[in-house]
Amino acid sequence: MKPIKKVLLHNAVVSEIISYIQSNALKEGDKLPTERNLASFLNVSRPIVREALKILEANEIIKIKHGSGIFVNKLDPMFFSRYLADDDEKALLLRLKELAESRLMLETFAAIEASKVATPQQIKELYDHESSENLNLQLMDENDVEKPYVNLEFEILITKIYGNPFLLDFHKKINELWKLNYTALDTNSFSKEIRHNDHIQIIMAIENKDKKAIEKAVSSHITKIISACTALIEKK
Amino acid sequence: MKPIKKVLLHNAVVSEIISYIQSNALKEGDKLPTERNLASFLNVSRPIVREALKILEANEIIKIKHGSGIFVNKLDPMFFSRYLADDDEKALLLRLKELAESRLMLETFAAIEASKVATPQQIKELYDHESSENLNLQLMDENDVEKPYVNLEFEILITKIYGNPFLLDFHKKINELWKLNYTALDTNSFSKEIRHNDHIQIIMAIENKDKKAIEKAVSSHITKIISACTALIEKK
DNA sequence: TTTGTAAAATTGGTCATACCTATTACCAAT
DNA sequence: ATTGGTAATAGGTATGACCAATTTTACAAA
Repeated sequence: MKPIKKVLLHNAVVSEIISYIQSNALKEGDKLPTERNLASFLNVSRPIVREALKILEANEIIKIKHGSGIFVNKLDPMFFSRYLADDDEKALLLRLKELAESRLMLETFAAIEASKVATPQQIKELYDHESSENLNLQLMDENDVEKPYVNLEFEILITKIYGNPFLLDFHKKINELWKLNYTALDTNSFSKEIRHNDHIQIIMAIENKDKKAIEKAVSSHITKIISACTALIEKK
Repeated sequence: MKPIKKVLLHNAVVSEIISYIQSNALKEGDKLPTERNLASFLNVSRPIVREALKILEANEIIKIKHGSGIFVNKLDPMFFSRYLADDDEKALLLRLKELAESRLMLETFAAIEASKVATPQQIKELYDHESSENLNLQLMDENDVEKPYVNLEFEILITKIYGNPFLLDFHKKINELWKLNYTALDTNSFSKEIRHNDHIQIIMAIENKDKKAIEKAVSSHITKIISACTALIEKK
């Protein structure tokens, strides 16, 4: 037996409206059907449509104007990319490489800035997180072996220490896309030991406030990933 | 006469729930009152509460579980500071500073990567664009003098040479926000001559594929802006 | 007493309808 | 042509009923 998919209606409506915008190529300022019409078209109640619209508005996809109508905002390509599931494999790999380069840029910068402001307590938290993560991995290894492991908590922690909310959002966006596209790579190319060691190197460099060492450590960590992507792309 | 403030109920409810979380110091996993109770406490209808909850869920502040309840997510305190700092001037300047740091990171990285792949033709286009821009500015000076000048075409050109579509989108996003928030700064602190000269320095560094020089040139250009923001913030 | 299971209470999900309020457009009066 | 009011449109809010998932309770069996 397979698990029964349970789709909440307001989420379904969100998807429907997004594909409506895409398939009709609506641009900034274009108007959507009225709440009542949407409810009628989609065969759901108006409160459900309104909940979906609130979600879309919170994601800055639309702008609701009382008495006037529902309007499409300037589209954020990064948001929509989440819904592009029809890419071929090569395109996915290219995208993953772009993301890896973005990670290289962001994580290097964040680590350097974090090293300038990090308190001893925060450094300790990085070490703690890494060792507990490593322990969990050791245990996981024995049970479910082939589960692809994607955990970007460590990198996020560093960006949080840096403390730029705008870039933290950006980092989360990258990670979200990363996890989605990661399945394109057959397997994690690196052992958990290498990964753990890389992280320790990065923490030490941050602790020493050594810009060169940070650049080297982050670069070494991510370059492996970029190379893996490149190699896979070449083979296609 | 001042415009009459019109607060939509669901937005008011969002604020109320956020301050409820804060004042009760709720942590990850803590439970909120039921929809019906929230509606009763706040004296609004249940659909309104649900709309507010959808907004909060879209912002990853809460997690709604059917049949179980409404739970507080693991939340970074940064969201709240951003959410509550609506439109006072100091918040704007902080935001601008965050953006400036983002620009520093991105434009440095893009310029370095661009220098690795740029063709002589592309370098020439950079020079051409800059000199024609400079010419336009000379002419503009005579007519509308005090129009705040915000043009980020030059920076975008470099990112285009780099060629990472994902980061190009990100760059456009930054510029868009930059233009929106720039009005918080009373005036452009730098003469057009300084700006032009900065750009020439950057192009030359790219032409020479000199990483150090690129870092220095971009940093010098943007550091002026960051300092200006910081200075203005201190004065508040 | 302990434990397994089924009923009941709790809680979020959805619907239908009625009415309020802001915008816009149109038309009449000046 | 401008002004000002009015009606049509479209989003905002309220109520109450019922559905569905989850948790709790109660009770019977071991």
